[in-house]
This record gives sequence, structure tokens and C-alpha cells, in this order.
Amino acid sequence: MRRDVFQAIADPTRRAILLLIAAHAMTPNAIAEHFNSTRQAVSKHLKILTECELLKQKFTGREIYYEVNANKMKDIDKWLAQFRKIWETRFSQLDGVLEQLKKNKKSIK
Amino acid sequence: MRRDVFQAIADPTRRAILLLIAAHAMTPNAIAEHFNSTRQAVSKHLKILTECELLKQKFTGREIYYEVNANKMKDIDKWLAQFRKIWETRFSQLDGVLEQLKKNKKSIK
DNA sequence: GTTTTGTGAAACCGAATAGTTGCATATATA
DNA sequence: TATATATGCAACTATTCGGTTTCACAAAAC
Repeated sequence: MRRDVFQAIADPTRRAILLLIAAHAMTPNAIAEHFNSTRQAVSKHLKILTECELLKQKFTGREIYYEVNANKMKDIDKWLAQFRKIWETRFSQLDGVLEQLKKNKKSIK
Repeated sequence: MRRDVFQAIADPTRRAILLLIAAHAMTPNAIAEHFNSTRQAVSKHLKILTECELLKQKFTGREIYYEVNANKMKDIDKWLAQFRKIWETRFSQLDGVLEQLKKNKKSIK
């Protein structure tokens, strides 16, 4: 069973859950009230999100509060950063080319 | 058929394809050489990535160069930004609380 | 003009996914 | 103690997914 952040956020319901509890932790029942599917279906999503560490559980009596693990969310940003890095260097190279063209143009004049 | 960026990047092969061609556009055959699966399997991934606009096609003769659509990649970042916004306001509120505590401490002295 | 090459599309298959219903368990509450 | 509540887990199902094999077609190359 693959269980990484990217697979976890692929499902729209799970993305909605993350946004819902981003501001403050909530219990499964409270979360489920916001969706049309059954509590068990939401519970499954919570399990998946917890297994990939996007959510953390806080046990208080028989209630479980789920909260977003901001640190794990950074994994997605780290992946995006790879592209930013590649594109920045590419554009800086492009800048160099443009600079060179400018110089050549001047020398032609 | 659901076809959004999040579903697209859920697959590790597709993420690898994006990284592979981030630096420079490539043809399906060239891309497929980097993976163990068949060219057709890679072709399917390219189709999915193209349908959700993460890739753009450039036709030159019978060859098709696939390149990453940097603009669409921002969609992922936009989603992440929602959380940053929520957390920033939360932390700024926390800062306020800490500031208040500091003041109280001083007045106690 | 025939052959090779680059590509996409269809048909099929096993595995994974998201949902449901039903059940088990532990903690509150009366 | 008996009951209600909060939750997770197992079994089942329809659908989707990722892969393969086979085919079709157009552009180069010979």
C-alpha cells in the first residue's frame, strides 16, 4: 500500500479535510458533518492522511482531535522547489544570453 | 474521468517525468528510455499530464516534444498558499498573545 | 514505392481506491 | 449498572488506475 503525501492529496475530499481543519483541530464526527459521505468514509480518509503523517492525532478521553502537521505539508513545497531551482538557473542563463546579445548589438553599432 | 493536477502528480512515474523534462523538452521515446515500463505506458502518463495541462506539446514533423507548463505548476503552489495564509494569521495571533503575556509580566514586576 | 521510425489509441487484466453496511470497543452519562 | 456516544476496523462492491499487447497512421529514410 503506497502511502505518500502526493497520493494522499490526490483525493478532493482529503484536500477539503485538510483545509477544514487547518485552522483548528477537529474530531472525526465534526469533520464528517461537513461532507455528504458517511462517517466511516471520512474515517478512512483520516486514516490515510494520518498514515502519511499529514495529520496528527490528539487523544482526549474518547475523542480524537485531528490536526494538520504543517511540517509534513512542506514535503510538497520541497518537491515544487526542485522546479523553481531548475527554472531559475535556466532563466539566469537566458539572462546571460540576452546580455551577450545586447553587447554584440552595441559592438555592431 | 477526473483529471486535475493533484491526481496527476499522485503517480511517482509522472512526478519523475515532470522532473526529467523540467530542464528541457523531450520526445516520448527519449522519455521512455529513462523508465522500465513500455513506451505505451509512458505515453499514457504523458496523455494524463497533458490533459491536466501540466505538459504542453510542441509538434515538429512526426516528433512531439513535451515540456512542462510552469504556469500550471503554480496551481499546486496556490493550494499550499491557502495553508500558509491560515497559519500566518494564526501565528500572528499567537504573537499577539505572547506580546500581551510579556506586558503582563512587566506590570507584575 | 517500400521500409523504418515515432507516435497515439483500443482492448484487456490485475491491483488499488473510495464508498457502503455492519460490528467491536472504549468512554461518558443516566 | 445500563445506555448512549465516539471511534476504528473488517467485509464487500463498483470504479478507477497502471500496465501490457496489439494495432493504426503519418512522417522520414532508403
